[in-house]
Amino acid sequence: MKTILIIEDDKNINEMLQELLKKAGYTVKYAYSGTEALLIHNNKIDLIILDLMLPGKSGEEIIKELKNIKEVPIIVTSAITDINKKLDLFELGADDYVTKPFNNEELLARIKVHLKNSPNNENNIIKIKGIELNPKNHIVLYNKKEINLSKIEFEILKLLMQNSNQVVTKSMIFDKVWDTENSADENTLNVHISKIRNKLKKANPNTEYIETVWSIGYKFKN
Amino acid sequence: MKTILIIEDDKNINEMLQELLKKAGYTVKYAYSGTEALLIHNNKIDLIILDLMLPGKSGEEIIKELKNIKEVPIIVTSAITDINKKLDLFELGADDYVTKPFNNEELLARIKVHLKNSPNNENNIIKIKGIELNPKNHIVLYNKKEINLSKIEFEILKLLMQNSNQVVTKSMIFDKVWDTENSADENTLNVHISKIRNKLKKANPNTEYIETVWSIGYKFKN
DNA sequence: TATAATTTTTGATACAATATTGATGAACGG
DNA sequence: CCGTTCATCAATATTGTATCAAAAATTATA
Repeated sequence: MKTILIIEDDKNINEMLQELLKKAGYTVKYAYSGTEALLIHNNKIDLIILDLMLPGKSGEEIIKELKNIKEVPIIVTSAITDINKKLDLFELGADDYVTKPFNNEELLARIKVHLKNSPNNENNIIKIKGIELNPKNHIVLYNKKEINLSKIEFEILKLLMQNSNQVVTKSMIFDKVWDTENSADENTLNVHISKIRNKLKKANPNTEYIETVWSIGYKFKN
Repeated sequence: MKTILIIEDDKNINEMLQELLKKAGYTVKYAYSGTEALLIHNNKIDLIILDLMLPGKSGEEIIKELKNIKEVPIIVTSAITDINKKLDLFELGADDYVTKPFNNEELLARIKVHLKNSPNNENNIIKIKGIELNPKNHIVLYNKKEINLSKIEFEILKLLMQNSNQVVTKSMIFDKVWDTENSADENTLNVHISKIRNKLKKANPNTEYIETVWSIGYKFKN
């Protein structure tokens, strides 16, 4: 599930937002100041709701620093209707601007829009149909049990899972997994796929994960 | 450069928008009604600005039909501030809602946001009458459900959809899909067309997609 | 309406792409 | 220096797909 970071100094509004978002099924983190938010903001955050009138640093500064940590959609909420202020914020990278007081449902709708269109981070843990792949430490799990993959096998599976439900062409795999033009035989790839499939099947015999797309490539089914 | 379609019945506002967007460097198309817009909207459009108070069809209907032609960001502009109306529109797939009168610069900023995050940014997905073809990863969808095509079938359908509403001659298909001049029997193509039709019909029995143009070729109807 | 021309469909077959297995040697760690 | 793991490749098995021929259906045309 998606994680949303609330940055809002008004205690009442902050708590109201927490409840609203939790009810809507999101994981919620919250901060009461910009500086606090900078400490919390990490790879797990998918979207930020930022109130402008914060103690300490200005909203503009905060946006810049937040975007610097990780590129996620930022929805600014504010009582300010000054158009120049608004434009500055868009310029800095804000993705939406909602004037207070706002309607809760509208906020949820706007969150949905921006989450839908947001490109997801490559370093995130990917979990699909029980298979959990951690790009950072080269670990693949099923039911918390480790599936042992070789380096090449891991790279291929990562590529497939990062593009799940899309066809990953063979040439794409060769490009990403093997160095320069000294890439392997056609069949070498088939062998690796075969081995990955066997290991996944051993971990979970009931599910097909990797689909062959004839004469094009492979696809990790969602 | 990006192309934006303006749908607005008020002549003054329509022309003002045209000028604004041209100055900002966009290619502009415009329509004064929803039905007119449906005729204009095609694969070249990257974003739509839609006024709600249109003569004829309701804004809701228009959004649905526009999205069905091609999935692009839609920014709704309207004088209506009714929250339920707003929520309906988001539900239908609107990506933003700007209340009239709006600030020009803010509109430009919002356009920028939605163009940046649009998934079509990289992929030139073709969507016609519900059939969605992604040239990059060899996927064809109807109602988000995949239609499985072989390589040659895919190439033929791509060619037809890229030239939708135009006759694609048989020799053109042979040239593009088969390599050298040792291309296949006349009938081989017919067989492929037959198979494509069957698969499309299975996905959506109610619509004819590929039309035969006697003794010349085929046409993907728009 | 009859006939010719063209397209559609079906099924058989050959071919091409993929899967699998086992052998070989390189790389790695103890 | 030995044992283990791994990538690669070759040989074989398997499966998906393209193709063609022939028959059925449709459309044009005389």
